[in-house]
Amino acid sequence: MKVTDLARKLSITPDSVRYYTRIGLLNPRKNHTNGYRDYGQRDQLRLNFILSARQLGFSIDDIEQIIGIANQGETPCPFVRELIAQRLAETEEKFNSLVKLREQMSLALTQWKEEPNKEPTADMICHLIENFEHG
Amino acid sequence: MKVTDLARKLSITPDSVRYYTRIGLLNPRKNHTNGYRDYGQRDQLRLNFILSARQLGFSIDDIEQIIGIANQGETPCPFVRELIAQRLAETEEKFNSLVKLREQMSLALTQWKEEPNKEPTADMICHLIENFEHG
DNA sequence: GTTGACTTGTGAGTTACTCACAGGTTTAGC
DNA sequence: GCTAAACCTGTGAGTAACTCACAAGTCAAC
Repeated sequence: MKVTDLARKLSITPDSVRYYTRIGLLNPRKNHTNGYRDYGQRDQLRLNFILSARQLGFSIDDIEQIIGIANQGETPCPFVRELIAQRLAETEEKFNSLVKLREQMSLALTQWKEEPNKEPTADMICHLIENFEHG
Repeated sequence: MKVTDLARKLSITPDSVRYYTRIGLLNPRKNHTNGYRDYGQRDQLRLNFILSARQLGFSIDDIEQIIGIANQGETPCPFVRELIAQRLAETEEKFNSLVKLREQMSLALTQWKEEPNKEPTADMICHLIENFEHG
């Protein structure tokens, strides 16, 4: 398979496939007659794994580590379990700050409906922002 | 004021103050006897504005544009109103994908409690990830 | 006068791609 | 057989908003 074929099969861009190849997560054979990469069944499975892991919130670095463990013949499952707990906790944190941000923003949007526009002064750029009463 | 003084006043790191200075959002005077930056009242107001805007989800680039408008003597308020509506919409989108991610992750955590660890094979790195039944 | 705690400007690292580029290859149509 | 379009290669750079590191200069306290 050429890069575009593999990309199409898994509904991603050829550039992403090239990226995973560049960083060594995919290891296609090289067609020596034309220099093209030749992706096989193994690469497709591997890419599928990568995409599943990404969907679950694992980072590229996580994925490299998981693969590294598996390559040594050990089960990566315990590591994967630990990791997802960590990543979930981080996601919860992000989630919480995003909730707060969203609240602030929509509060501002509401409050500002009652406010006029003002010209800037030496001490003030935008009174909306500067005088916003955050919760 | 020196960099650390200003940083301490607004509870951020000296490095952040240096960063805002480096990209031109702050313009301290230069003490020519020692080369140190000398931040004044104006810089403190400016930094306060920057931090307020960042808290409301504006990007550094947004802030530069807002300041640019104010520097031309025009009111940046209409622009600011448009911008926050846009940024809020983006935040909602991020929020929605984060909600989905969080669901997936905690679903995985739950499902995996029933699953054993497995050794990797030629076709499988981690069955937990590969066989995860996402919603 | 020495030590420790500052300061400067600048370069690089962070994440996971995405885009661009110069140059080589393949394919379809004529 | 020829040409143009559409592919492929490896690599460098761009993204956001800091954060860290470094070499070299300065200041404060003892």
